[in-house]
Amino acid sequence: MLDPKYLRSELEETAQRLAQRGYELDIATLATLEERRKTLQSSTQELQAQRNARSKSIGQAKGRGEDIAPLLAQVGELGDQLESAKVELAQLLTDIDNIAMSTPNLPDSDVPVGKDEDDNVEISRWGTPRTFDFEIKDHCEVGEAMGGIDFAASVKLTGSRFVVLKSKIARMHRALAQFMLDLHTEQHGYIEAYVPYLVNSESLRGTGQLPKFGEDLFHTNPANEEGTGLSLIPTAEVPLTNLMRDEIADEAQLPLKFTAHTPCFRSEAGSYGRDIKGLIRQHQFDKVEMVQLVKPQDSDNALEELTGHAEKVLQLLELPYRKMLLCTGDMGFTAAKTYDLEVWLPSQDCYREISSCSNTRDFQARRMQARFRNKETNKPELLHTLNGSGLAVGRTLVAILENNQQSDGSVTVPAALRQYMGGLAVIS
RNA sequence: GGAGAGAUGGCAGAGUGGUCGAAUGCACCGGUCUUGAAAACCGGCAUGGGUUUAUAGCCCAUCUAGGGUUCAAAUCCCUAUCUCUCCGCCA
Repeated sequence: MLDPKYLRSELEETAQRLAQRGYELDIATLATLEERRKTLQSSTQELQAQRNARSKSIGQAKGRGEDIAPLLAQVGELGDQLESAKVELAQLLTDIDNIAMSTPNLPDSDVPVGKDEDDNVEISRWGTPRTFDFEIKDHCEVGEAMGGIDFAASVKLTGSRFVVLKSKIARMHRALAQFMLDLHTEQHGYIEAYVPYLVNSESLRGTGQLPKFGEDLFHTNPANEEGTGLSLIPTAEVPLTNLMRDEIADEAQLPLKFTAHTPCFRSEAGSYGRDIKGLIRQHQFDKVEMVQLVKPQDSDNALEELTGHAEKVLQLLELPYRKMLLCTGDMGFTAAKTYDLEVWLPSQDCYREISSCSNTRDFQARRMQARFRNKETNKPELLHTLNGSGLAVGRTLVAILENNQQSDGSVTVPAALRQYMGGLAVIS
């Protein structure tokens, strides 16, 4: 959520910056609601003050043993006026809140203006895609050939966009998550967390999935209008970031850095037709997530650091990738600035997203009231929140199967992963 | 699943209809004392919002949440959520 005061005072400016990301802010409606709110809120509070004063004097008169009947008569119609003013104000505030909660974050000034992914800017590349002297297979062919990827089974059990992994490939999938968690906790200073996979709607509002993107999630019953049903997490960003919802951290505790390995569930409504084949786009996938909660002045550096942590995983696994700075039009709802890491996939002859690292500044923190106490002023201030994949486990598996495949159908295990696979150097 | 108890500020914990945004303690901040620190003592210290140049002042709201009773609710009533205890069940 944007700062309501800023939104109010800099309406035109805000609208312009939001237009860069393809979001049209309804200035006219907002201005009208705001004007009404201002007068109504003042008059309501004035009525409230009057009633409070009179009620108080009734109490005092009673205490002195005076007759309070005339005072009671006076206060009667005041109550009616107050009641109707309150009702109208509440509706108005709800309307304004709905707009505020559905408005995306402002892009940082150094984010390139653009329409879609074609306008993203490449920042750097690491590694060189291998040249193959044999006919390459995609990850499905590699995995199915060694009996480790079974889509027939998952279709029987559940349906499309799920997978069953077996034997060495299942083990590699598990090993990847272990490897990533160990790296982030032992080398990068993150606190490992085990978190619920079902969350309530308050958490989802906090990180920005609700109220706007409910259809991307799987909900449990009863998922009614009030959203009292629990929902499966689309990313561990939701539980990890919400750890600090309605909390005030000590400044000395900062930065807070959490990591977790969780499954992620996405209904991907409307995305049918994209990546139908294979492990790239699933309703359920595992991910190791990194979340940082930092002081505002530290969030620029934190985004670079956090992205570096994700890059480190790819480097240790020796997977070629490139780092992209997303343009205004391609960023997520909550992001002020986002780097995507894209890993090389030989079968597709292109780089594909494997990590997305974002600084949301105070956008999520304001929704969550996630704060810290400023040591100098002794006042609570909003934190800045950042999140990034480190990495998507399924897609990492895909990248290894494809980049490390051999002409005989086997796959070499990256050196960094071998200790997590009982020393195996090759799977076949 | 059954029975009972509870939810108050950063934390602990008083408060059962009016002068209560709320005693007290801890924590925290400032000061006195001290070579320095500790202790002791003195003072300060909730959050959100409105108005405003203002983190000044004034005003409104907030004692889990949502309804209700009342001129007036932390306090009375209803509902929900959560927590704890006991029983049952269970990995």
